[in-house]
Amino acid sequence: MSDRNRVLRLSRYKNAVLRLKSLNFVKVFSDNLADATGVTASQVRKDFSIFGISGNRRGGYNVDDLLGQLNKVLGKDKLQKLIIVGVGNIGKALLNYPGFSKSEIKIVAGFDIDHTKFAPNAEIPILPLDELTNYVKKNRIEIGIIAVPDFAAEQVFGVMAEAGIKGVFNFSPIRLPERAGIVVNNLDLETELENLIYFVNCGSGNI
Amino acid sequence: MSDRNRVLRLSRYKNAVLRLKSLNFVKVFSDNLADATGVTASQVRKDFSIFGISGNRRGGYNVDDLLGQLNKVLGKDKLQKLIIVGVGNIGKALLNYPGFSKSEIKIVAGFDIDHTKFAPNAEIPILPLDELTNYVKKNRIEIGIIAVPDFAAEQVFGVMAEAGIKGVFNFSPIRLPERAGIVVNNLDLETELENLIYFVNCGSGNI
DNA sequence: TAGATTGTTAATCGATTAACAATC
DNA sequence: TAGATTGTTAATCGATTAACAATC
Repeated sequence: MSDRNRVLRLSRYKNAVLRLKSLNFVKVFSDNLADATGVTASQVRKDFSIFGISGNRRGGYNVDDLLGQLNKVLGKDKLQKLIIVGVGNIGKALLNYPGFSKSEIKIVAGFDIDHTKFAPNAEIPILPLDELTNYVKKNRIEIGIIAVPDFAAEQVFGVMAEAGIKGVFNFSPIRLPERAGIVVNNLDLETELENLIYFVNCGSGNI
Repeated sequence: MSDRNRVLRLSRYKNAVLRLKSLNFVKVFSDNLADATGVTASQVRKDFSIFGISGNRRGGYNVDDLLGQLNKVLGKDKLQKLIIVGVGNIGKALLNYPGFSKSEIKIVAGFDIDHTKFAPNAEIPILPLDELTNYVKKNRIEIGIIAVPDFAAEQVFGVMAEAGIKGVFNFSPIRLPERAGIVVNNLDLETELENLIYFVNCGSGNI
């Protein structure tokens, strides 16, 4: 569980380094990154050491070098091809999400069961769900996004698992069953909002 | 930080209780909830005790009673009215998100600067950003969602803060500045995907 | 060299789990 | 009552922080 937090921090370090690079920084110190992300310098160095990311004693971290190491750990050294199932409101929003095109993340195809949504010749083709297995195997896709209504989520998860998908980003509020060899990241909007509401009402400070 | 996790678990207990209620359970034990959510029974009771949620020694927890207590902590005992700024892809998806209508969460208005999006007479009115302050004050809105492009996020945050918003759900990848009295929940899709990708490539098990 | 920063080890802090007394 | 489950206290575990030796 806290491995998750550690990797999330790594993404934030990466984003901070990108910002500093755009400010023409050539090297950064653990202290800079601590300030930029709101953690301690110890934490930064500890995180780096756990992922085998190293700098120069006395000389801090070379920005380009550090960025390379961070990107490698985060899988951003190569293009990550994803598919999405469910081309409704959320699905369409993700297909057009500008944040992905900038990074090494690309949704390469969408799947649905509604034939009015099919668009096999579009830039990002929308295909029948039946074709998912073939597509995934042929294109060696490892990661899938589930953006279907509740009642369809578990079935779609099964299809993905059978097709050989290794990681699932689940936007439905359904808790998917544990399945060997598949990592699931659940993103339940209602739960996230409940969290925010709690801290607005009762708690204090930032989450 | 781990308070966040504790509240997230509370939401999961609530969802589990709802499922068990739909199965006609009248009472549940900490052990049932532990199984349903994948934590220990000790954790369930500890979490409950920290939020002042109590059951009956020997008799477990009455489902309706427990649900009432959980809903109260999570602010689901009254309707939560939200506004959203940015009626693009993500914004539209959230306006139509079916998960909210079922729960006590309702987006009551959208704001944008693009006049082609205005729809003041729609069921959920889409209004000019200029009108946000008035609307928020008049309707005592506490929570706002930011679904605008990167470059506009910080400015919109400023407008919300001035208007008296207490909690912000931020879908932009921009890290908003700390501001006294405002809670921010950042949801950066790229970061979440990087996390998933990491565990697919290097790690193992579920996140 | 002297000074400064990393990388790592030890100390602290907090969260989770185990155990058990209270009690229905 | 006997048995079972809560609520809480104590023990454990793990993550964060502090300190410092290594070294550039």
